[in-house]
Amino acid sequence: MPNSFTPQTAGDLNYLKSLNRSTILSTVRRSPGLSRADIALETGLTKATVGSVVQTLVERGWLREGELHARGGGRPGRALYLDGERHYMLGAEVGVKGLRLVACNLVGEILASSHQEAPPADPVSTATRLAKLLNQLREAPAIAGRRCLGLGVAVPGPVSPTAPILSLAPNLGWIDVDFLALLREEPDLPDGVWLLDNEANAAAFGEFYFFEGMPPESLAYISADIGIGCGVVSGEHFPVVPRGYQGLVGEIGHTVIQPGGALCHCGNRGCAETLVSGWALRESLGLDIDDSLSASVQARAGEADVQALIQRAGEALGLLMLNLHHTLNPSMLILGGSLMWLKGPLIEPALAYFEAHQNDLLRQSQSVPIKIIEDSTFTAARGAAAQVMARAAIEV
Amino acid sequence: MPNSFTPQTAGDLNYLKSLNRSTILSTVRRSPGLSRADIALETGLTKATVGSVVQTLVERGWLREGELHARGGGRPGRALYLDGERHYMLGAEVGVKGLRLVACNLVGEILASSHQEAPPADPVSTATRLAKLLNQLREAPAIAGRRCLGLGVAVPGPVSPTAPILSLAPNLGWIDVDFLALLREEPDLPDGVWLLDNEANAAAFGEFYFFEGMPPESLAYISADIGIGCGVVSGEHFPVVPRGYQGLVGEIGHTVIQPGGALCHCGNRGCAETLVSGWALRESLGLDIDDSLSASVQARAGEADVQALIQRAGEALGLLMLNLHHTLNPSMLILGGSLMWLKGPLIEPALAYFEAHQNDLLRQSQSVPIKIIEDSTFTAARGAAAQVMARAAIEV
DNA sequence: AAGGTTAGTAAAACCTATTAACTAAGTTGA
DNA sequence: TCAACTTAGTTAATAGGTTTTACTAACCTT
Repeated sequence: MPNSFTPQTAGDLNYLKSLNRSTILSTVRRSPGLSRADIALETGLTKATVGSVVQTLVERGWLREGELHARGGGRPGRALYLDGERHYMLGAEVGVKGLRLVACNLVGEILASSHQEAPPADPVSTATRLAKLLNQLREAPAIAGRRCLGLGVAVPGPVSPTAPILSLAPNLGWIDVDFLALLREEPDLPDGVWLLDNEANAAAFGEFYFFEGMPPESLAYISADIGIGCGVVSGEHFPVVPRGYQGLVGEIGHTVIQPGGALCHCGNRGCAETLVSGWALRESLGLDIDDSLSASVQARAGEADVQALIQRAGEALGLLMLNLHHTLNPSMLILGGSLMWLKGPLIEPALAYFEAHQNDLLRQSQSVPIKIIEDSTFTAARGAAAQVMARAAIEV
Repeated sequence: MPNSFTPQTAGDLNYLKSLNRSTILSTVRRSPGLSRADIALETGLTKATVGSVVQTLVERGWLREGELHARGGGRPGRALYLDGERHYMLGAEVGVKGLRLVACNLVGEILASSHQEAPPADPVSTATRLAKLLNQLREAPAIAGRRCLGLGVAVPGPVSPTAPILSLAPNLGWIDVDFLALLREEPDLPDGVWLLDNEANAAAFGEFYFFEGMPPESLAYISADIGIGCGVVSGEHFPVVPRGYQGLVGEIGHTVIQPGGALCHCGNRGCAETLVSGWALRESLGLDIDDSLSASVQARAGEADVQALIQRAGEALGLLMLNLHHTLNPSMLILGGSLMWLKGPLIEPALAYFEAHQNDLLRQSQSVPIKIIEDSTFTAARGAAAQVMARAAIEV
C-alpha cells in the first residue's frame, strides 16, 4: 500500500525505534511546546528514551528547542516545537480549473505558492506544465537552504488503493493515469517521498494533520466543487485515510438522495451531485465551466428561481452532512471547495437543515463541530504536502 | 478505549513481543496450516523468532501442530493451526425479540448455544436472566475442561465509543445502560475479557475474524432486523471496527433516502428504516412486534399490495447498499438479520437494484462480492465472542 | 543560603530479535 | 542403496534498543 502506513507488524527493533520517533514527533505536532518530561508522561516512554530520541530529532532538524517554562518549583522544562526552518514539502493540486502549488514547512505554514487557472489538457502535457511550475516554485527565497522531503499530488478523482494511480477523473476525461510516472519523466524534480491522492482525501488529511489546537478524533472534509467528494481521517499518532476497495470512500456525490430524480452524468438518477455541485448548478443556470459560478449567482441574486435553486442545493448539502453522520460519524465536519464562495445563501440552508434534522440518536450526545473554509484554494495542495511529511516522519 | 485495541505507541519491548505473538496468531488464523517457515516468510520475522513464539503459543494452548506437508525436496514443514480444544469464549446477544448465547472455540466453531425468545424487560432483570442462561450454557459437556477467555455482549443500539455503555436502544426503551456493570453483580460468571458492542458491529467483526478462506480487506455487515444497522471491519492483523464520534458509524437506517417521505420513529422523515425494516413492514401490514413477519408475508404472498411493499423494501435495501458503497466502499457486503427470512421477494429486488445502478465509478473495477446469511440467529453472539478472542490474543 | 522539587543525562543492566551455524528430515538421482 | 541436495527448524552468541538507577542541572521557597 504505497499510499498509507499502518504500523501493524513488527519485524525488527528498528521498527520500534522508528515508531518511537514518530510517536514523539506526532505528540509535539499535536501539542507544541511540550517538554521532554511532558512527552515521557504522555507517551509512556521513559525520560531517558525521550531524551535520546529528541536529541536525534533536533540534530536532524525536525524539532527545535524553545523557551523554558517554569511550573511551580523545580527545574523548568525546555519547550519543544517542530522545526519550521530546515525542511519543506511540495504539494500540488491538479484541479479541474487549474493547477495549484504550495511549498510548506513542518508546521503547515505555506512558504510559497502559485496557481495557474487553466484547465488541464492531457496527462502528459499537464505533467510537463506542473513540473515547470514546481521548479519555478522551488526558486522561492523562502525555501532556500532547506531540504525537500518530497512531493504530494492531489487529483480530482478516486485513486486506486493498491497503487498510486488515478483511476477515473470524469471532469478531466482521464482514466487510469499513472501521473507520478509521467512526472518522473520531467527533469530536475526533487527526490524524496512522492505521493498521489484524491483531492478530498488530501484536504482532509491536511486539515487534520495541521489542525490548530488539539485535533478531533476523526474528521470528514466535504469538498463541494465541480463534483462533491469527501475525505475522512482518523488516528492519533498515525492518521489514516480509509480508501476502501476501489478508492471510493467518501464519494458521497453519487449517493442517491432522490430516487428517480434528475439524471446524473454517472448514469444514475437522483445522485446528490444532481442537486448540489458546481456541475449541476452551472447546468441549471446555463453557465459554462469557465464561468464564475459565484459571480453569476450574485448577479442574479434577485431572481426567485435562482434563490430557490441555491436554497435547494444548500438543503441537499445539509442532508448529505446528516447522512454522513449516520454512516461515518466523524468528530468534526469541515466544508470546503469552490462552492463555499456562494457563502450564506448556500451555507445557511445547509446548516439549518443539519440542525433541524438532528434525530434522537444525535440529539442526546454532544453536537458535532462544523468548520467552514471560505477560501480553500490551497487546502488540497497543502494536504498533499502534509501527507508527504507524515510519510517522511516515519523514516526520519 | 475499552472496546478496541490499536497498537499505535510503543513503550516497552513487551509490547513488541506481544505484537509479534498476535501477528503470528492472526497469520495462522487467516491461513490455517502454515508452517513456521511460511510464517517467517509472510511476516518478515526470522525463523528463530517465529520458532520461539510458536513454542510458547503451543504451550499455552493457542496453536497446535498438525500434519507434515512436503513441498518438493527438503524437510517438510509442520502445519500449524489454531487449537480448538483448550479455550472457549462466551458470546451473547440481547436482541429485541430475545436472548441468544453461544460458546465457541478459537476456530469460530459453536460448541454450545441457546436462545430464549422473549423480549428483554428492564436492564436489571435482563442481566439476571442472561446470567442464568450463561451459567447453564457453561455446563455443556463440549466446554468441559476448557479455559474461558471472557464474555462479549451484543446489544441493539449504539455503544459509546469511550466506554462500554449502551447509549440508546430505541426498541428496548433503554437509555445509557451500563449493562456489563449489571452483569458483574450476578454470581458465578467467569473472569476474563468482558466486552459490550453494538449488534451489527459484533456480527461484522465475527464474520471477518472467522472468515472461511482469506478474508477480504474490509467488510460491511448490514443487519436488517427490526431496525437497519451496519457494522464495518478492516485491518489485516488487528481488525478494527470504527465506531465514530458518538458510536453511530453504520447507523444507515437513519440515512434519509426519500426527503419528505414517511415519518420515522426517530423524528425525521424519509429515513431508510421507513422503507425497509421489521418495524416499518410490520407497521404497514398491521402486525404486532411478536408476530412472525415472514409467516405473515408468506400467508399473504398472493396480495398485490404486499408484493409491492416487499419489492419496494428490497429496492430500498439495494439503494442503501449502493450508497454504502459510495461512502464506505467495503471490499465485501454481507446481508443478515431476521429480514433475510423473507428470502427472494426481498433479496432479489435488492440485488437487482444494486446491479442495475452500478455507475461509471463502480463498473470499471471488480464488482463487490455479496454474501447473504439466511439464518443469522447466532451471528452477533458469535461475533461478540470473536471480539473477546481478539482482545485476549494480544494479552496471551 | 539551604532544602525541596522538577528536568534532563549517563552508564549499566536487561530484554528481545537477529545472525550464523547447526541439526533434522525429507527428496532426487546415479 | 546411498550420497548429494534441499528445505525446516533449533541453538548460542551477538546486536540493538529501552529501562533502571543514579546522577547532575536548574529553578523556587523559606
